Amino acid sequence: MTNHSPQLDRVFHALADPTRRAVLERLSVGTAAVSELAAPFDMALPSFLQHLKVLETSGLVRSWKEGRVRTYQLSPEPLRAAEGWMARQRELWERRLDRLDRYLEELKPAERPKATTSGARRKK
Amino acid sequence: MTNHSPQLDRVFHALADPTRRAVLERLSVGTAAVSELAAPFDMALPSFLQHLKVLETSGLVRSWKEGRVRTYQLSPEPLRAAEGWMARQRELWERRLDRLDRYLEELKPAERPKATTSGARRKK
DNA sequence: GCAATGGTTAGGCTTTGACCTAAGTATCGC
DNA sequence: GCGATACTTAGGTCAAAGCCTAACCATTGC
Repeated sequence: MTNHSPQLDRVFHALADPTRRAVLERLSVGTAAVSELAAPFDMALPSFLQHLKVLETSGLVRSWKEGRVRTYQLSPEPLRAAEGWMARQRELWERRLDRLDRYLEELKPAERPKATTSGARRKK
Repeated sequence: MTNHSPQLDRVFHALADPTRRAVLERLSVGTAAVSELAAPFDMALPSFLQHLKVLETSGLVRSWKEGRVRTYQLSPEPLRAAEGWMARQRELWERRLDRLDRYLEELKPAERPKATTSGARRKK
């Protein structure tokens, strides 16, 4: 409720686009230059560069330039952070839903009145 | 490169906003009604409802109405899907980066010419 | 029935995101 | 040096995202 992580915002936002996810998938095979990364996409280079910028700003990739070629490489830390958040959440959720299931199971033949906190059940 | 999953787009987009993540965190404690979820946020109700809609469209939550109260609940499948993508990626990345590290380690005193696919190294 | 409660819909505003074209700049190769 | 290569920068369009206010239902409680 309280802690806001711009880092997570950026990482999830970066992951929310298919082009960017595809770039990450390509990079998991090995480093690559801009034009090499851009090749599979039917998109003007400058548009594509924006995607690379989003990825780099999120921290998911790094890049360096040598001569006129800029090479991109993955950088896994931010992904680990995002994955951590998700894993933590999922665990909580599943634990909770398990408890709920067991609870509902117990009063199988009964009325199934309330879920837990405040909401009640029964579709209508 | 080839497969585009609108489902993943939506889930990651849903997760890219701090308000929405906070709602999910709240829901991992238990179901809750709209006004209860909205309470901690300094935001007009209709604006907040949009966030709930994004969450529901992504599949991360469900809701049902009883009388005039709408109750929200988590729905973990889509999160598991997103987590799956990330875990798969991370594994690839880390495996790759490990290989790279070992490789670079081997030619420690040497020149460190190329990374793997195409890009070369050396900061400048 | 009628006011209060709990959500919902409609519409408008502003910012951000995803694209594009056109015009640079900085190597590289001969 | 000079053309080709590999990005970069500038600026413009259009749609989507995030917020808001102002009505508008639908229950509930007295």
